[in-house]
Amino acid sequence: MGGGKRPGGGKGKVSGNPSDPGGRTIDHRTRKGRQTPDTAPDLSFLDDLNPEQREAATYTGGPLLVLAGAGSGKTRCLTYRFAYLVRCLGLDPGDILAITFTNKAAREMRDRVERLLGDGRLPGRGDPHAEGALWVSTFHATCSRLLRRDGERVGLRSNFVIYDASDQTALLKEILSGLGWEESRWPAAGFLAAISRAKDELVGPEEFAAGAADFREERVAKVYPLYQEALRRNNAADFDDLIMKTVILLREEEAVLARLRERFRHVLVDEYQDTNHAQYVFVNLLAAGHRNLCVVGDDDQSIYAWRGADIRNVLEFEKDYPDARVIRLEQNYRSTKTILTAANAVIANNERRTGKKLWTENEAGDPIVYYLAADGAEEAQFVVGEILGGHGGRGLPLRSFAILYRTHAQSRAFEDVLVNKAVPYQIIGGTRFYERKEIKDVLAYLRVVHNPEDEVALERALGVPKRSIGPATLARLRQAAEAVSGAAGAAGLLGGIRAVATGHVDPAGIGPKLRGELGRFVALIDALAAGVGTMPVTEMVREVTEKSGLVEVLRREGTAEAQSRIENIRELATVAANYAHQSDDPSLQAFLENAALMADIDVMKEGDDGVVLMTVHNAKGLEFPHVFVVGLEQGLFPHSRSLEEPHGVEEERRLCYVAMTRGMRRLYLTHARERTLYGYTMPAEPSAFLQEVPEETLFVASLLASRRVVERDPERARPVARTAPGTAVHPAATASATPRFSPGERVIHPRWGEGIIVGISRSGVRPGYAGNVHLRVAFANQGVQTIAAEEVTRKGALGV
DNA sequence: GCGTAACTAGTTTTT
DNA sequence: CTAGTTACGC
Repeated sequence: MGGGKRPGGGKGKVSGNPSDPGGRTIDHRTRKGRQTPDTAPDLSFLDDLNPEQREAATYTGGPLLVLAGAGSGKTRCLTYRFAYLVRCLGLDPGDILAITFTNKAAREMRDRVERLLGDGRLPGRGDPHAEGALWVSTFHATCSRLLRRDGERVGLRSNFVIYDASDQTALLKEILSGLGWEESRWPAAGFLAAISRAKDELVGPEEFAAGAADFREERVAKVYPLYQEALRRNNAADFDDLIMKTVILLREEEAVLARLRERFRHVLVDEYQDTNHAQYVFVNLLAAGHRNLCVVGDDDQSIYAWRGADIRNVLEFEKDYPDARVIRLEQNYRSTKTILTAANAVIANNERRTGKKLWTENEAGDPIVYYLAADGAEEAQFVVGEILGGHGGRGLPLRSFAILYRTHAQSRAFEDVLVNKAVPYQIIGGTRFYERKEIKDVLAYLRVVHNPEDEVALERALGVPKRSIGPATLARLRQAAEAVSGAAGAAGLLGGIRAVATGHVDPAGIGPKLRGELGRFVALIDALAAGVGTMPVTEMVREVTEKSGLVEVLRREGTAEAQSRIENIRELATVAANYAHQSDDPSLQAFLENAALMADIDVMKEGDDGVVLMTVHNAKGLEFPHVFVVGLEQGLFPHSRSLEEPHGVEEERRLCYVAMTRGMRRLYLTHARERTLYGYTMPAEPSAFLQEVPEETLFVASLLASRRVVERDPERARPVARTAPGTAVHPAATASATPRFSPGERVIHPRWGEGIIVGISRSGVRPGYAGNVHLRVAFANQGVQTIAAEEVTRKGALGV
């Protein structure tokens, strides 16, 4: 794609721009009173940037690839570039298309641009569809916005809805059962994954069918068009459709493409290494005219290959654009020298990379704290102990600590300890708020109100709370729908329900009681529909929760779980209120879209103090003073599934690199000797990545020495320096004072006699003091007791 | 059609 | 282990 034929675009030269070697042109239109500055623009704000950043922010000579290492001020660079284009080249902010990876990043960028430009310079407060509104958002939000306007041509009316994973599954299951295929033999998830992958590659149903190579693919080829058709009927798009349909639109509608190319004088893309083929084509289509494409990425941080991200988009940018300018940002402003040394050493083991080495002027800082725990629970205890030491002992805010893990399942052990010690925390991910059953139930009503064709939502809403509507009744309602649609045009399932409720149609098998129920249902929907545009969304949420009976049913249930569901529903009303308050567009449509496109990370609270827990994937783009990377074990991190894939381990290593480079001041790397997963406890090997961390950067804080890391050369595993006395176990204390115990060892207690150590933990750790060691010891007659290590002696020690 | 019991399977990462 | 699905009896 890419390479537009249009050379340079040129109309006139820009003078007074030192970093414009290409002599590129700015043929900006001047709109709405915004003028090209006649006097030399004030460039002093660029003084905040280092030379490379400055170059990246101001180069306008054509395609630009910025290889921005972790913590190299990438966001700052993009923001300044945006400001530069507006302030110095006189572009209208609405002429710039900026794409970020998450809504949070978009918001941040918007805020920062706003600050740089000063108040009132940015449009977009009010109607986001207005001319001149800002275009800073995610791929999905951008495409959605384009499709709302011009989607008719690809089968989407402007009130289309976005289906999430569970909606997709519900829809596909219906299709599968319609085909009579056994769900157990042909799970919906498999089809959805295949279809999603195809869409990432812009492969539509026909093309897929043509290329189907084996039995499985032929099955997919059969389902794919039916699925697309069903989406169209429901006036719905799934995540991948948002991108694919936009590309189709741009390819097929020249006028639309021309208009957008004309409009977006400059295109900026963040996290370019995580774009998939469809996104790549989208970006390059738009940029092909003016060729003012600036992409920013880091091949070492590409961690989304599993969802179609193609690292080649970065690696081959220079092939796509032979005249591309490449700028590397390698100075890191985030981490200590020690953290960077370790992270560089790990990532150096990857082969597929452009090759880049971060450096910093920051201090060497503390060594990396390495800890081997007895098991997952003890790992959590250590981590929380360290956090409490830093929080209580040194007054560090809790939110300066982040616990990063490979899989969500690992969060539980940490939550247990945090709850137990009453430490506030916030966990990002897991089941998202908007994907919770009760939330989706409420939203289903609102979705029907917004788009009556959304039958996935309609069926869901019909079923909650229970209204005695099963497959049989549903079939009858469908029949009724067909009966009326013959007479009065396409009425859809909702039309059928309305006909039955009003007695227009009276199918056998639907009694008066059910009819009344349906009447109330339709009345609720209609009342809400009448309020669209006037009634605030919060009000609608309240209406649904009260009139539908959802909350009533939960209240009668009376269990703790039901109670928490009610609270979640209440929270939804609050969320809606906040949304209306903050958003440019308080409409129902915008609210629903927001709910569909919202990522977990987007709702991270900045204000509250609390330890932050999340997966490494979620941590991308963030930084924390103190970072714990936990569960560094073979099979967990790197994950077992990755070991089978060709470039799997390299991606895991990048993930590890991302995790390590989140740390600003102190990094902890932990693993456990054994790990309990779905009920089974298994011995766990240390992660291969641990061995790639240079030993001289490590401080070993565990009672249990890791064979791999320590026994290799115990002397060198000692700390290099401790510039700031921290929360970790003090070297001197570990080295001398504490006799090392390990599970399985026999010990003697003065009163209870001989026992076996089954667990070890530590508390009260503070600088200069290793803390108290607690042992869990199984005694013959006392059962398992927790006792201070001082109370026992090792059997065989001291000649006993 | 609903509720309970029993069972199962599936467990990476997410816009 | 546990959440989510299925089978069965009412």
